[in-house]
Amino acid sequence: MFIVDRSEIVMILNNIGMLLELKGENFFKSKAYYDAARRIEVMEENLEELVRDDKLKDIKGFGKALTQKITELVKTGRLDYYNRLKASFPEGLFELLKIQGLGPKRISTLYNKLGICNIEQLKQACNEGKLLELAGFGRKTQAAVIKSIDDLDKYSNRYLYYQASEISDLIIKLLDENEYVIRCSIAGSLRRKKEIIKDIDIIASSEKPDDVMGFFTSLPMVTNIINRGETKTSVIMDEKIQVDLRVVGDKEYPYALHHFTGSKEHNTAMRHMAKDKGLKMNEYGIFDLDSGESADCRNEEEIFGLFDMEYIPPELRENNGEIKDALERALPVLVCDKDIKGVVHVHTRYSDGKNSIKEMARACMGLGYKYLGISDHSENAFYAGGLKRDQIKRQHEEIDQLNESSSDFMILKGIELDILPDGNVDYDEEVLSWFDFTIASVHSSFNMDMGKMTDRIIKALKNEFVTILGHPSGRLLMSRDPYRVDMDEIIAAASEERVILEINANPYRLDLDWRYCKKAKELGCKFAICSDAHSIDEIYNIPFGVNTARKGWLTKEDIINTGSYKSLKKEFI
DNA sequence: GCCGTTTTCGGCCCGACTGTTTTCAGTCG
Repeated sequence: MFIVDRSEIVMILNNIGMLLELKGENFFKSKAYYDAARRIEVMEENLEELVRDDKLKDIKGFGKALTQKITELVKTGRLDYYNRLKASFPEGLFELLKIQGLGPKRISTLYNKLGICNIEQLKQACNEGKLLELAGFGRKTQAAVIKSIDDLDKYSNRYLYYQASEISDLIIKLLDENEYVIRCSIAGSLRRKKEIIKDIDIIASSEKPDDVMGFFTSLPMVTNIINRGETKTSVIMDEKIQVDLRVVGDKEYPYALHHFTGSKEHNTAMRHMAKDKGLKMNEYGIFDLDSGESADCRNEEEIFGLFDMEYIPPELRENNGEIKDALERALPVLVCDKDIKGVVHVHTRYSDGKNSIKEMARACMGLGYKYLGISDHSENAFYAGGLKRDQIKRQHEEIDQLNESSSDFMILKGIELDILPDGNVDYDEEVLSWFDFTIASVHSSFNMDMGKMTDRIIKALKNEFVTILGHPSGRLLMSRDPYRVDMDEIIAAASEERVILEINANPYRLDLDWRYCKKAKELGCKFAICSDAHSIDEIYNIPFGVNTARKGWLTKEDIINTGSYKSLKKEFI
C-alpha cells in the first residue's frame, strides 16, 4: 500500500470541494468533500487500516464515491479524478480566493465572462473598469477588490514573527558553529519580538569578517545576494526574506548589537542621555566628547551599567518609558516561558479541534504544564461545531473521569462563547453556571461601527458568567484588520468588571496587542496567555504569547496561568 | 455526494451583512 500523508488527503478533498464550487456544482456536493476532509482530519482510527479492511464505507459521510476516491488515494498516492478536475482550471484561479469579497461564484463569473485567471489580470481588469460590466458587480465591489489586492501587495514583504524566527534560529545555529565567528545574535525588530518583521538583522563579531561573509553567502538557503561588503552583506533567503549580516570586531560587538537592535526611538533617547553626560554613543562605541576616549563594555549589560541603569530587555526598547524606569531601577521582571504553569483556551474534537481532550492533556503534561482549560466553541458557532447542551454534559463527564484518574494534572471545564451582535452570549444562565470559566469572543458581524461594537463587547463584559475576553481586537495579522472598537473603553470596562484579558498566542493573532498591555496593567487588569490551540502542535504557540506579554511590560503576577491550579480557580471565582 | 426512507428523491447550511438591486445573490465566519 502506498503511504500517503493524511494531511495531503485532507488537502486534496478540500481542494476538490473548492473546485466543484468554482465549477458551479451543487454546494452540498462540495460540502460532502469538506465534511469528509474534516472527518479524516479528526479520525482516531488508522486510515490505511480502514481502507485495507474495507471499513471506510461503514462510516457516516463516506458513501460509494468518496470511499472509492479515498481508497485510490491511499493505495496509489494519487487520484485521477482530482488531477483531471484540477487541470480543467488555470492554476492562478485558486489564488483569487485570497481576495476579500471574492468567492467561488464571483471568481467563476470573472473567469467565464472576462477570462480572468490570476490576480495580475484581475488588477488590470479593475483598472480598466471592466468589472462594472458584469451583472452583480458594482463600483463598491470593484473598489473593494482593488483594496484587497493592494493589501496583499502591502503585506507581501512582511513576515510574522514565527516565520522569521524559524529562519533566524537556523542562521544563528550555523554561524555559531563557524570557526571564524566569535559571537553572534539576532538584532532588529526580530530581537525586540515585534509581531511583524520586514527583514532579519544579524550581528556577528569576528577577526576574519571576509571569511564569515563568504560562509554566509554560500549558505544553502541563500537564493540571491543583494550586496556583499566587508561589514554588511544582504541576501535573500528561501526566495523571499531579506537577511542582513553585519560583522564587526569583538570589541565593538556590544555597541553594534545594541545599536542594530533599536528601536530607532530608543537609540535616539539613549544618545540624548549620553550627550547630557558628555558622551557620544554610536554603533562603534561610547566615547568621551572631550577626550575621545572609548568606554570598554564587554556586553550590553555593561553598556546600560555605564549609565547606571538596569539592563533593558530588548522587548522593552521602544522608548515607551523603559529608559526612565531603568534609571530608577524600576523595570518589571518580565514573565518568561517557564513561568507558565498551564494552558488555557484549547479546542478539542468536540468542536473544531483536531485532538481529543485526553490527547491535549497528555501533550500538556509532556511539556510540564499542570492544568488545561478546555474551551470548545459554543452553540452559536455552528460553523465550528459549537456544542449543544447534551454535548457539554458529555464533555463534562469525560473531564470528570479524566480528573479522577490523575492527581497532579487537572482539566478545567470552559467554553468559548460567541458574543452575539446584541452583546448577549449564546447560552442561558443555567448552562453558563456549569463551567469553571468562560471565554467570550466576537466571531461574527465584524463590521459594526465603533460605538456599537464597543457597546456590544462591554455588555458581554458585564455578564457575570464571563471570565475572559477572547482575542479582544479580532485581528488576523497581515490579513484582517482589528474590528473598529474603542480599546481604551474596553480595557476600562474589563478592569471594572474584573474580566481577564486574553493574550491569544496564535502567531496570527497575538491579541491583545502588546501596545495595550501596559496601559491595561496600570488600570489593574489581569491577563491570560492563551494557546487557542486547535491541535497538539498549537500548544507550542504559548511562547509567542509570552513574547507579547513581555513586550507589554507584564510580569508573572499579571498573568493568571502562571500560578497553581488552586490559584487559577480562585481567579475564576 | 450522502443519507434516510412511510425505499429512490428531497433535504442537507445558519444568520448577518453588503452591494446590488427592487427582492436577492454572494460572501464570511
